[in-house]
Amino acid sequence: MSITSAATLATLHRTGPRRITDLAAIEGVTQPAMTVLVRVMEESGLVERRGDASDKRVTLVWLTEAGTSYVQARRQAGVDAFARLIDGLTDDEIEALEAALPALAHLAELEDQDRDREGPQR
Amino acid sequence: MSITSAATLATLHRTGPRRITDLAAIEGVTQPAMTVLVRVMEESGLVERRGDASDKRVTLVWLTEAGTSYVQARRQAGVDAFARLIDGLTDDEIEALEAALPALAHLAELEDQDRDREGPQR
DNA sequence: CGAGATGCATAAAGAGTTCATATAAATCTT
DNA sequence: AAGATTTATATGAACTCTTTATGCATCTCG
Repeated sequence: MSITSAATLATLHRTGPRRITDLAAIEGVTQPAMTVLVRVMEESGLVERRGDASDKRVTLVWLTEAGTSYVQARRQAGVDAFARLIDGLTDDEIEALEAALPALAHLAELEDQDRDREGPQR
Repeated sequence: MSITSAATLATLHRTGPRRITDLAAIEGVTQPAMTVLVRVMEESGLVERRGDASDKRVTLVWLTEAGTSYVQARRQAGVDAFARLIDGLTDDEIEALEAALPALAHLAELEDQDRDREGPQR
């Protein structure tokens, strides 16, 4: 399972069914790359393709039950691993980290804006 | 320039000349991959190969002037980008982040230990 | 209705990787 | 000290994931 595959599944889980072109743009790969990737994930039973009634050119990609389970399991594993790490900190450290959460969120937001500004050029 | 290349240059800059096998282990790729990568970086003038007097099987990889400049420029660019991000925070947020630095360092250390325990098995 | 734009698929090619294996040099064994 | 084994690197084939170029079907707009 490639990184891009995992990210795409997570996007589908987070935002619902999507067309190929959207997924390619979101994950930062070309459309042909996403087409191939979706085919592989379909063969693995993680997603389904369905046509879009209002535009017959469009392929909508849906997460299957298996795909949903995969995303959830992976997410849970990540949460657990992170929780174990946090558990290794001292109480003071945990408190300091908690106090810094708004700053970290703000940093993430600022970086998103940065990417929006620089991304299209690259 | 691949991610592994950049990481390898940074390692050479941080720890000095290294043999191919060491670099492969540090960067988590196979030895043949590192051999190819070093050849490409040599052709780009970023590193030099030199034999090891005490063991004629060994190829020591040295950072060239150009390689050093590259690493420094890249590092500076990263530092600048991060500084710009930080500059977008409020004073309170910066203070909170500063207070959390020991916790973050501790987290990084714990994760290193995790990788040491799980890495060899995978 | 026709021209151009849009969405997806496919094929070819390139980058970066692993696995299997070869070669040379060092180290161990007896 | 000779032979056997291990170690360091190189090479070749194959695989994965990617991009570019391009084709086809469908939509949109004048």
